[in-house]
Amino acid sequence: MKHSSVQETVEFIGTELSATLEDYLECVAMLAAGQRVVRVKDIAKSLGITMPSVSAAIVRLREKGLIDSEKYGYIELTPQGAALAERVCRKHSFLADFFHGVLRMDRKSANSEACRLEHHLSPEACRQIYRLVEFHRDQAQSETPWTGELREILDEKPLSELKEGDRAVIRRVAVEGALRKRLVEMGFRKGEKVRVVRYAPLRNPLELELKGYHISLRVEEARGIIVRQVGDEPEEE
Amino acid sequence: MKHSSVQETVEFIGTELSATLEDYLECVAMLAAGQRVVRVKDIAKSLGITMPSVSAAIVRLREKGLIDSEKYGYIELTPQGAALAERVCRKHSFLADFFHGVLRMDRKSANSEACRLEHHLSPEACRQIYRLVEFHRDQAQSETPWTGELREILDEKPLSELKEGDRAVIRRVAVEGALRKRLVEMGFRKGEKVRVVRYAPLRNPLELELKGYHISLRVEEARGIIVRQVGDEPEEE
DNA sequence: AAATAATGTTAGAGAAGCCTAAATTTATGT
DNA sequence: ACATAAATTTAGGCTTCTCTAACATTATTT
Repeated sequence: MKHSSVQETVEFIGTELSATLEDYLECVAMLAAGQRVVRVKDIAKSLGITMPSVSAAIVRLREKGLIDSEKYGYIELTPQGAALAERVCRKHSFLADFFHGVLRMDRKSANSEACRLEHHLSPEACRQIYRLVEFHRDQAQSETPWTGELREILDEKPLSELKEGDRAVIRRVAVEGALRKRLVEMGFRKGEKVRVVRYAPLRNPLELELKGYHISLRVEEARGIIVRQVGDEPEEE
Repeated sequence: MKHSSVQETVEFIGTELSATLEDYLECVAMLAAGQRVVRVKDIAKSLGITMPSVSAAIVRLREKGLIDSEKYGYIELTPQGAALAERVCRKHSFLADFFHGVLRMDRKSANSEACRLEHHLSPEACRQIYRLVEFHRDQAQSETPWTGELREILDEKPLSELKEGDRAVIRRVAVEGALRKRLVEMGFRKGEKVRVVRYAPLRNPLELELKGYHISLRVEEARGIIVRQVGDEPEEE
């Protein structure tokens, strides 16, 4: 067991960044890691923001001594900027681990979740989540019973939330009465495998494959069928 | 034949609120629950914001049809406002449960954490956290291994983070070399009980009680002593 | 080496939210 | 009842962050 890495040696001076500026900083760091040079255009594209806005943000970051750049030139992080960005990135990355690894959201959602949350978490909450993630990883490796149990719970979702092409195993039909009976008669039973063939243009109805047959279902009906998605890709949920 | 039973009754129209407005709405709901009438002054005090700002926010909420109020009069939620507020409150409350119950932060921190996060969590993330909280509660009742083990990990904190009057049990001394030797010789050993008597004006040094003796320690030194806080109050961490 | 394209910056405006100071309205005390 | 106190709103200003349009610079093409 290791518990050395979380040493928060942070000497917080006065660098309180707004959520927005933190985003810019993180973005610059990410881009810098992947390319030789970072330019306004890259940031703008990556954040989905216009270049003038980026320009302005860069000025603000430069005033805070976090970024070093010349007019019309490349953008670089100062040592302080890099240090801060690294902290933000670490936060982002284990938050993403939390959402993906522990909460079993797909990588993309987990990432965007982390993006939005990272600016609002207190250091203490960060630490606790970090520990939870580590604990979970340790436990998952040794395949303790509760990991599986938890996973089963977390992986449940209504059939209506799958995307086109997704495959899943039915866990239960969570409605009662006539509709339940109808669904069960159609073959929606626990353990059965199902695949989403495609959604109609307005997302309703959706076409499914079940036991080799194609079936159309209204989204409202599909909502009552609780499934466990079966991963196609190794990395995906 | 009708099968409307599955209908998710929430028909999200276009009520996308900013984080700030969500806060106001939630605040109004909370106050309304605890008092007969809600007034600008109450909101201002509760959110730590000046009355003119509240006034302006109320106008914005009224324009969105979430609040009903007359000039210089009381403030009430419309049915839609109440519905939305209730959703926000539910989110808040299980998030607080997550931070307090699962992550073992004290109630107050857990609450403020929930406050800041609730506006930025996607519905999916909410759902997963909700499930995790429920799972945790189930497990905690039957005292399964993971609850206890996880709790031990989550409850660890450096001695330097305790507040005056807090009591704790030492879990380990997480430094090496001469300092470690010195601390151990002073009596800081695993299982020993310790109490924070008080901090000096500048938070350094801090005065401790250990085995009936009073000891002064520099904060930097105390950081190396990992303890598990012992709750005084039933509700506290 | 121009002319053109791509990239970056300035200028100006607008929305959200916050503030203080100055009315205005409602409540309260004698 | 009327003067004062309290609560509320209005007015006006500030900051952050965004945008579009116009201008400036650098890069590329011919």
